[in-house]
Amino acid sequence: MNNSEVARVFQDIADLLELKGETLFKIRAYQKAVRSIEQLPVGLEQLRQEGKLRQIPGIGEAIEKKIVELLATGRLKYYEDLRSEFPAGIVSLLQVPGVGPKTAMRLSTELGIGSLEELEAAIVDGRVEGLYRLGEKTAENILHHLRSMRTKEQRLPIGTALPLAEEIMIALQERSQIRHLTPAGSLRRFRETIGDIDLMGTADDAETVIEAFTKLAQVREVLAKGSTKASVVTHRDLQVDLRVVEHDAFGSLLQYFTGSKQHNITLRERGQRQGLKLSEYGITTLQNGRLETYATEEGFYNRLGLQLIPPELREGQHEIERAAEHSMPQLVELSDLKGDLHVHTDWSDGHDSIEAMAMAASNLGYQYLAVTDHSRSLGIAHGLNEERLRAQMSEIRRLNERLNNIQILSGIEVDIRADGSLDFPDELLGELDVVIAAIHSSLSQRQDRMTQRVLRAIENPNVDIIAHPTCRLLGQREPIALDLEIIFRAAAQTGMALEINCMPDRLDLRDIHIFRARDLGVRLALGTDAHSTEHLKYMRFGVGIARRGWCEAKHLLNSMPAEELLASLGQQENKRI
DNA sequence: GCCGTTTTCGGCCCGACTGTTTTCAGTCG
Repeated sequence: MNNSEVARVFQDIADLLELKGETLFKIRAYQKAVRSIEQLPVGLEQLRQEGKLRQIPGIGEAIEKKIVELLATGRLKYYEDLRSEFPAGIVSLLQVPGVGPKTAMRLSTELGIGSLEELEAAIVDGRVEGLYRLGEKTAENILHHLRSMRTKEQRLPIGTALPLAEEIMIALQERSQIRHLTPAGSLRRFRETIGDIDLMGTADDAETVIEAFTKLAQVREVLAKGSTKASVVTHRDLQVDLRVVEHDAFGSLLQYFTGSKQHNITLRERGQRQGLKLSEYGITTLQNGRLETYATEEGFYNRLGLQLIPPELREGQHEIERAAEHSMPQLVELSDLKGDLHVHTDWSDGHDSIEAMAMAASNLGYQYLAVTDHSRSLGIAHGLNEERLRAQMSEIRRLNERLNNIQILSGIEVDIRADGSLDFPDELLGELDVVIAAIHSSLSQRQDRMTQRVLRAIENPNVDIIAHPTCRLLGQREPIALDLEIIFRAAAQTGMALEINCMPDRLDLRDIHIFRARDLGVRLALGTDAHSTEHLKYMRFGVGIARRGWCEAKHLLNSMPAEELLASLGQQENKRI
């Protein structure tokens, strides 16, 4: 059983315990375990073997035992017994916003409802209103949520949500006197997918700001509108919430709405031990009941004896301990990067010329750009054969003589074939500055074969970077079956760099894998995989995800100046010979 | 069920809204 399957079981257990009316604290314990397991950078099985399950936040004796049973047998007696106490399908009712455990139980026991379809029919028939504490309005509300669940898109990739949020923010700034406007929530934490957009700001006259917000061209429907906050739905079916607050309390409010939920809970537990009550309004000293407000998040964290924690790290794992020790990492910033290590040109399936790409990279302030077009196997991408690759290398030499502001590195994105061999002979690869190897075909191989395939590429001294290691496409294609722990250890040993692919629908490696790889000493490389000059801007997505993996500039090849980078790549080659 | 700058037992995050009620349960973020 993998981590997400185990998490799923505990989520079910938490839901069932809610239905059962168990004490809230027991339920929360399971919910906390679920969140922790979902964030884990390593497999539970490995942690079990190392005897480290209890080091996971929220995993104690009882849950550890259950994990061990699940890993060993794929089943859990406690779970099966619990499930048998309830009619099938009742848990599915909890998905509907507005339906909690009490309502779900009532629907099930009194009306025999066990599915969303039956629930809808029962509301339409008028059987739901009239149940204890359930009136007409509640029934209507549930029906509304039930129906919009079907049409509403799932979470949006950050590559779609962030530009949309920025568009709205710019429009709002043009049309109102809002200040300190900033995203909160998962967007600010830079999660790879976003449920809805939270925006926050301050203003002298909140009402006119709210008015302007609800009248923006992007707004399709106004869900709610008050004097300090409003919720709208955009034309892309995305919900956007705006809160306008007093400047004095902006810091604590932003902190509160940035989350994550688990981070805030852990923070408040800590506050409690210090005799402090934390809320979105500020910090209250319990002894005298005095409330202090905070205009900045830094002041808020400092009051708790903590360093400011970057939003990307606020997931309720170990960031608070680190902030208490004053050993927060100095996370990588876009401005630390000196070049892009993965781009395509019109020599293969890119849109723009080498020169156009180089000029665009120079305008971004880069010192170098690695041109890495596809190799011959990838016919669909017009991959280069040996002859055309040599012609491209000559072209790049000519351009480098002419261009002053940027150095173009000759490279290739060479295909890793089904058997792990590469698409070009070693001597040709040896002539290039940067060799990226990647899988593009035979994606359904079994795990051991796939892992051997990538290992073979990792052991090739001519390869510098493995691109998009898991080949996943967010919401479209599952990752290939790869034993990442083996891959990471091999990469750490050989000095092979792994890519953080910055394309918003790839983001591959993903956050928790970046965390693990970096922890094991694997070198990482940011590559936009740009197929046009516009795509070079995707770098910020990779930086955001790298920050979630606790990356500092020193962990990324791109932070090196060109000369150092080339020397370093050469050295690693020697290490593997 | 978890956990410890006070604890190995006795606590456990905080506030807001809604609708159904006559004082608050249920749900959400």
